[in-house]
Amino acid sequence: MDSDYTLEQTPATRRRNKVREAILAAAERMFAKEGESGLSIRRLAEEIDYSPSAIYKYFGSKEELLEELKDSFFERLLEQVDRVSATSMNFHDRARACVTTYVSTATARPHHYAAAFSSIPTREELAARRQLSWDDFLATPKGQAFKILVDLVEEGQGLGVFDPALEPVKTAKSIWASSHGLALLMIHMPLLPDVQPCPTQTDGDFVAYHADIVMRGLAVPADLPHKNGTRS
Amino acid sequence: MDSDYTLEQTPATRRRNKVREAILAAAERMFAKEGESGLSIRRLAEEIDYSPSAIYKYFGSKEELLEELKDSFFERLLEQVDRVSATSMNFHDRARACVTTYVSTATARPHHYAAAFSSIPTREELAARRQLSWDDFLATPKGQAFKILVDLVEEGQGLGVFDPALEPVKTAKSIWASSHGLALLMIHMPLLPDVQPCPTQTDGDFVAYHADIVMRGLAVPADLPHKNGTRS
DNA sequence: TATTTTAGTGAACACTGTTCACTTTTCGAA
DNA sequence: TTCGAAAAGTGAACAGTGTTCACTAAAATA
Repeated sequence: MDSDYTLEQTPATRRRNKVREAILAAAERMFAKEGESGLSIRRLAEEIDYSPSAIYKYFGSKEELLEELKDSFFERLLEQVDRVSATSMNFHDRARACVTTYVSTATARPHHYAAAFSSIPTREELAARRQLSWDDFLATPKGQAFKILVDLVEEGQGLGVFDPALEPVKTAKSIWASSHGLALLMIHMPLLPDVQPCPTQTDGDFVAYHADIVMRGLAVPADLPHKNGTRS
Repeated sequence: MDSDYTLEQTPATRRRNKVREAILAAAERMFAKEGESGLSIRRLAEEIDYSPSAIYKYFGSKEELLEELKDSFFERLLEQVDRVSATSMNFHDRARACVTTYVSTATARPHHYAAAFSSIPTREELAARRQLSWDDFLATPKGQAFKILVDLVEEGQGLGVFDPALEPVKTAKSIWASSHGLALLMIHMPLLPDVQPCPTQTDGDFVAYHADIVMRGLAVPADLPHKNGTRS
């Protein structure tokens, strides 16, 4: 019933969507280049030859517009990781690829990724959102990305390559933190890797290096027997 | 020679420093509570009963003032970690404590820590700063914090508890990324740990959990001999 | 065709950081 | 102590921001 309406849109709504997309496209362009501070409603309006107040017929506020940019970016990011996680690679490579894909996609649009994690909730907001359930979280793009990690940990434990003593949810959060941190470190301190004495190294190399260390942290400890294996 | 001058300051400069400190104190208070957006020069001036233009006799710009807030925070952060790294704890506990201290200090002042990593350099800035040498970086607070990690890795390798195949500098960056990521994740998504089905867990517990996984990632691999051991 | 809804505008409001001519205060040397 | 210079502090203004609202023009509907 809804798709009927959206398929045969009236020219009015089609025009409207076109303008809306034009706004988003221009906003995307400006934001990707100059970030949140470089995206001004007035400059944006000038860019698409509209008056500033016209923007408010399509978006309730600048924050709302930004929210849409960030959300659609994070959905693309989730898509990338999801695609990799469904690959037929062997487990180790697949797990590492999830991390490297996440970091690469994040650093490819630094302003987007940083902005997606830029809000610091106040105590009141925190108290209000405390009602959000686990299931509500899993419905969000960030929740889905998180779920991929939880599944990955559980799969690794099932295969006997990850320590069975690890709690999947906590461990997924640990992996996320490590990936998140590398992405933001590369975004905010991009010349940190180049500053070291080995100039031949590229960014991608280090991401793989980091992903490898992260995965090694989840392995079955040396003083524990492997699954079905015996200790020397 | 310098301390002589600072000890017998003329009343003029002492007064000046007092005003300067008052500005910083008010700015610190406002920034800690409401972040960068909540700190306005005009409100700040009103807070200390001065005119907005008076601020500019003490700080060249708002950004310069903010820079001072961030820098002094990061120096405090560095102090904390430095103190812990010089403890007489055994190596494992000390290494973990470095990470947990870093994360706890960071999350204790969320706006400060986030702001300390908020700038995204443009391509031009990046080309300009590329001249900065490794030694220049080590002179900065961030560089010193980084150095602590490099030393820690090398110490662990010397003790035979960290994989000798690891490159200390790259590995230090990996540890930093993991710690950085957890700090920012806790700052920007503070209810992520509580949302999971085990409500008894506190933030501090998870930081330790994460620090443990990070350290495990640096251990000598299971299929490698320990120090002075032989390979099968 | 008449009416109502929608698209779009321009002027205004309340902010912001910043500058600058200007006054007042303070300090050091004659 | 007095005088001139330097420093401290101010108010008004500039350019910019997000946002609102009464208003017009155009399109959709009856």
